[in-house]
Amino acid sequence: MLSLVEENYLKAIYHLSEGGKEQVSTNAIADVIRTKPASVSDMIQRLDRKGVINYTKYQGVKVTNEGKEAALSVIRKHRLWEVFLVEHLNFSWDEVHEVAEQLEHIKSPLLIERLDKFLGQPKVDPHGDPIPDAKGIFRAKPQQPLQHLSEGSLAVIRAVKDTSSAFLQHLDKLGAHLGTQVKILEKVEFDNSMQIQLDQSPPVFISNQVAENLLVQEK
Amino acid sequence: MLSLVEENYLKAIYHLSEGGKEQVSTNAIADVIRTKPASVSDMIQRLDRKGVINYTKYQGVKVTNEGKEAALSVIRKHRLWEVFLVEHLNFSWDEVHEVAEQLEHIKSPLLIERLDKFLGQPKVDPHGDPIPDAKGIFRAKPQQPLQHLSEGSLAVIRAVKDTSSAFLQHLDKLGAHLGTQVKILEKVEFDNSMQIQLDQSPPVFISNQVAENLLVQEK
DNA sequence: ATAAAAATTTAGGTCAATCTAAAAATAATT
DNA sequence: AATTATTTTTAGATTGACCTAAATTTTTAT
Repeated sequence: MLSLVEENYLKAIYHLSEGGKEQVSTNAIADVIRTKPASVSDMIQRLDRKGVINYTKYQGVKVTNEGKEAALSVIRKHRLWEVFLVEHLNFSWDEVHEVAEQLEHIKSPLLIERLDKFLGQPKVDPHGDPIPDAKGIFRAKPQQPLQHLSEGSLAVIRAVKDTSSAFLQHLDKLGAHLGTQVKILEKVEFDNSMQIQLDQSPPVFISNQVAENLLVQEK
Repeated sequence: MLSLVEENYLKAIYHLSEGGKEQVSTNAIADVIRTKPASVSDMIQRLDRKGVINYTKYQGVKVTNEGKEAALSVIRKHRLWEVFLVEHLNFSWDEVHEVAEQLEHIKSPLLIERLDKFLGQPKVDPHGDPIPDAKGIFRAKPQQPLQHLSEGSLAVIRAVKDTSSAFLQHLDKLGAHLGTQVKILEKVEFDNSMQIQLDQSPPVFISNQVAENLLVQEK
């Protein structure tokens, strides 16, 4: 049984290792958890003892199968609650994160099973991230940062990488939502910004940062 | 800002003082919280420093106005979540307590405001307990233990005092729910049990304990 | 290949929340 | 009223989750 804090560490480690990297470093963890490397050092030794990660001194950590299962269970809960907040309590996609961070730690298998059913077993959360099923299985849709596409490409927004309020509110202003169609009209070499068209709206410029954080599926 | 544990102590103290008693004793708190009196002694000194209770050594504690507000906010959340679980996630009234004990500590005024609206601003929870509004105001319906009524009385079940699964499941078997009409057919002096009729069902005997925990409104 | 820089770990400390054992205060009983 | 019993508090320890400062290891750069 993991404590709330341990769950947060494990989730962070899992997310850091999602990017393909096998070994996750102490500093990287300290960064996401917003804590000191010394504290992380402490904690990863505890998580190692609990069997959810493998830790070798100075070499970073790797999530075990047991750890992956636990991490996915927390992620599943987080994303299901986000769906609930947006679809039933009228939250906007930039308001859900902090609350879901709390709700994800509620321990009740029955609750999650029932919530899942109530929501109609959704497959993605309001940011387009896939929701693992009860067994931790999920299918990641083929998607890439808008930045990677070339001039003239046509794509559909499927997810966002950054889920900060600032970014999401900016997208709202632009009219960029999940399912919105994007056409790349022009790529500016100078600063990697680009001019795009969202659905039938007039063309707009977006910065490199925005394009990096918009995950799209090419048509 | 109170910690989860502090909230639980405060809630317990508030509930203990609801029964009219001004001063709540260390042992009584230890009993409900299932902790040792020494730990309670520690904690009530902390809660006193935080201003939510007034503590005088060896004399017990009393909830302050500020404390009452905080306690009612937790109770409001607990009861709103119970309504949600029963009305939308198909929980039965004997399954909600433990989950609501966790959900009541989620901190998000927006969440509670929206949940309240979603649920249609309910006035009572699945056990008949009144739900305080955002300002902590609630109206307790006039009700008394069934045990207090005399032979021949007619009443309606409005709430339950005990909310343990064991008790609630027993009530389910008897067919006793909120809103069920009760007629007292006979009171047995020997053991304080009684024979009652629930709605149009055949008469049944109930023990003194059951009658003490059924809160009714006389007709 | 060595020195400097960066990352990581250890040592030692703090705070919240608990505990046990012992001391002190209050209440009950003869 | 004095003694006994009960309740409450204090003292001292423990565990989880953090911190700072110092030591160690690894990496990078000269």
